[in-house]
Amino acid sequence: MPPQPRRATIGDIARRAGVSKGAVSFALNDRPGVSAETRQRILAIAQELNWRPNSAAQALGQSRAGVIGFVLNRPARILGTETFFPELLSGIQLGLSPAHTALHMLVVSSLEEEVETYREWWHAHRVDGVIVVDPRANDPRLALLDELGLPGVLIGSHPSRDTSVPTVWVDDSEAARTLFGYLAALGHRRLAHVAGTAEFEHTLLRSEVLQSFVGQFSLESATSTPTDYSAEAAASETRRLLSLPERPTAIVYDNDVMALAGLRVAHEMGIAVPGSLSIASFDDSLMVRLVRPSITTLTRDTVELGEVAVRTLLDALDATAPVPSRPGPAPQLSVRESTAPPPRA
Amino acid sequence: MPPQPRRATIGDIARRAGVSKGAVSFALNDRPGVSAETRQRILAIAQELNWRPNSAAQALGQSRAGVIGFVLNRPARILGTETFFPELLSGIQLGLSPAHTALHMLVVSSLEEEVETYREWWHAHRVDGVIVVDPRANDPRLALLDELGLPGVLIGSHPSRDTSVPTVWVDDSEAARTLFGYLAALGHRRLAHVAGTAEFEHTLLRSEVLQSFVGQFSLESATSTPTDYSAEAAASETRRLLSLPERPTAIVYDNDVMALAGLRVAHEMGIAVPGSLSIASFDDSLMVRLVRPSITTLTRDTVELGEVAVRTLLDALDATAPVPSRPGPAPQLSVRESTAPPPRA
DNA sequence: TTGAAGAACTAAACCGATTTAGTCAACTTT
DNA sequence: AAAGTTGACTAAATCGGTTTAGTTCTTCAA
Repeated sequence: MPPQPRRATIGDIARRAGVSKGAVSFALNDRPGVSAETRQRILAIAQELNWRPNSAAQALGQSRAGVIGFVLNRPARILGTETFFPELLSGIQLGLSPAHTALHMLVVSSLEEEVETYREWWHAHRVDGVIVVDPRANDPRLALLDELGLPGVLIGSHPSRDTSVPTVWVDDSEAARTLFGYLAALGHRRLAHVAGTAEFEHTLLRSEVLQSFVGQFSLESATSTPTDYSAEAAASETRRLLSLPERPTAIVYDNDVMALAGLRVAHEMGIAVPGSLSIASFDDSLMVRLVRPSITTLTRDTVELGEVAVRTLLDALDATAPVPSRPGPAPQLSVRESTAPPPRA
Repeated sequence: MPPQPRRATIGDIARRAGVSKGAVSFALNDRPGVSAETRQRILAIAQELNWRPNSAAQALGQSRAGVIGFVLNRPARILGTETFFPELLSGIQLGLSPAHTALHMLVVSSLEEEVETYREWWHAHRVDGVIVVDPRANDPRLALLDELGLPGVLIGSHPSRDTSVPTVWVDDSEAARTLFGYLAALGHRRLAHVAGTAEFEHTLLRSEVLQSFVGQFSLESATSTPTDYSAEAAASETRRLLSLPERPTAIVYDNDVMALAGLRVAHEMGIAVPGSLSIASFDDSLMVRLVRPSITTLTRDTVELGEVAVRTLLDALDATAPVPSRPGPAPQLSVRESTAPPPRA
């Protein structure tokens, strides 16, 4: 092991420049209190010694940590299968780069762990603020952020209420109305919805919209079935649906993986898509555009969503007054090859 | 904004317990120097005050930061399209969770930025170690880690040489031999390889293997074309290949997105897969299993790879002697519906 | 009964930055 | 020319832990 270089400190710079540590701090932070020449001299020495601020020392001194936090409460194994998460992360990073801020992230497996993590991060002054996803009813996390005074942004489905945490929201009801409405307009009267887990707000919202359409469009059937988002669950639910005497003429899936699994089952059962069955997904991805038939989806710019969330958080860090909630990018219906009018009876 | 609670410090605990800060520190860290009763009393008070250590203060005191770093030098926008990255991240998090260590991550857009980031992190004592991906010839990053004495692990294609940085390696030549060899064994004599960017080591290794097979299996044609990993590039290259007078009977793609794009082009041109054309990919993913025909791939457990890398890094942090390189999980050939013997001439 | 050893603790230094209070000289003002 | 102002700087406190060098008290052996 080669000899390790010593980290240069402002003390080293001060000694070399023949000034006090305070003067060095003023010079490096562009604050008044040193002459132009001295400032120049100090900056030159700092450069020469290859000095970088010690963030631990800075954080200890009550100033900004230069880090935002992101806790994800999901089984770590499935991160790779979902499209949402890496895209959101891309957006977060895009928003962070110009601010020269790093991301501190942790995957946990329970709400309690998530709450505990925020508490620890706040105590340790490890992060300046956090991004919170997957809102819940009476969310304990928002109460905690309020209690601690830890800045945060929530990514959710409606502007935040009874919390000072601003939300970047995408109207999931509206999105669901767009997608189900399009299928109803095509003439479909037997719709099925292969949903995700019921604990998430958007799952509920989508199911509610579908039920509200029953009367409005005089649907013959309209069922939402919760699943665990897996391809297997989607496949078996699709087999069940397509084996019904009065099988649905359109199935909508809550994510892209399930839609692909459903498409495969339709083929396996010899049911033509979109001839005999229309398929659509609430999640877009590169994959569902590349398969045959390509799948009609709601295209949401998740990257943009992450970017807006970060910008909102950074604003909140600078602001003295609470920052208002903001709408995120609106989902667009991308009609592709997997949807068509239902077959004539 | 509600009144913010004050962070409890060991000073607060000391005052309540009527002891010194030192005693509290001993008690909380399970070190000798306090009696069992006093320790109990201190722990009780710490719990009551909801105390958590301030990581900034701990890091400042030369001890462990409890964080490892990961810098990704990729366009942030594409993170969401690749399978490799979120899977690796899943594995990293899986390895990190039991150690109660957080991940500090940053996306940059150049090698210089990446190097600078390591330097800053080291200076700031922000991370205890780093995970480095995408090895290059004469990699300046490894030299830097050696120079700084910053612990790191490299994820690469062979055990590390002339650096003390241990590697978790997956033998890419062997993997390429397996995949190209299987196609040759099926009887294919005109192979094409739609590759990624040439700057990555594994791209070169794969092309070399293909060339070495020309003589060994008396191939009629064997071309590797570099691309930018995009679906568009793969589609147009596939169109070109399939328009040749003597078109290849098998095409191998460097990732799953390109394989899917190629499959779509084959269909668009009315070329049956696997009847007239075999298709395979070096990257597996849930998606290529769900499409029709499902695609033959090399299945690499990227999640496991990330986990092994983290464990190696954590070992290196604890160890006094250099930690040896370790092989990662070996890729397995997953034969699916997209490959078959070539059509009879 | 004296001395040594050990346990249980305290006081204070330390890590590297920021920040406040204060010093000193030069310059302005009337 | 005395008073006030400003600029350039220093010394020292501070953040919250860890760690080292003592100090005090108890206990046990010779």
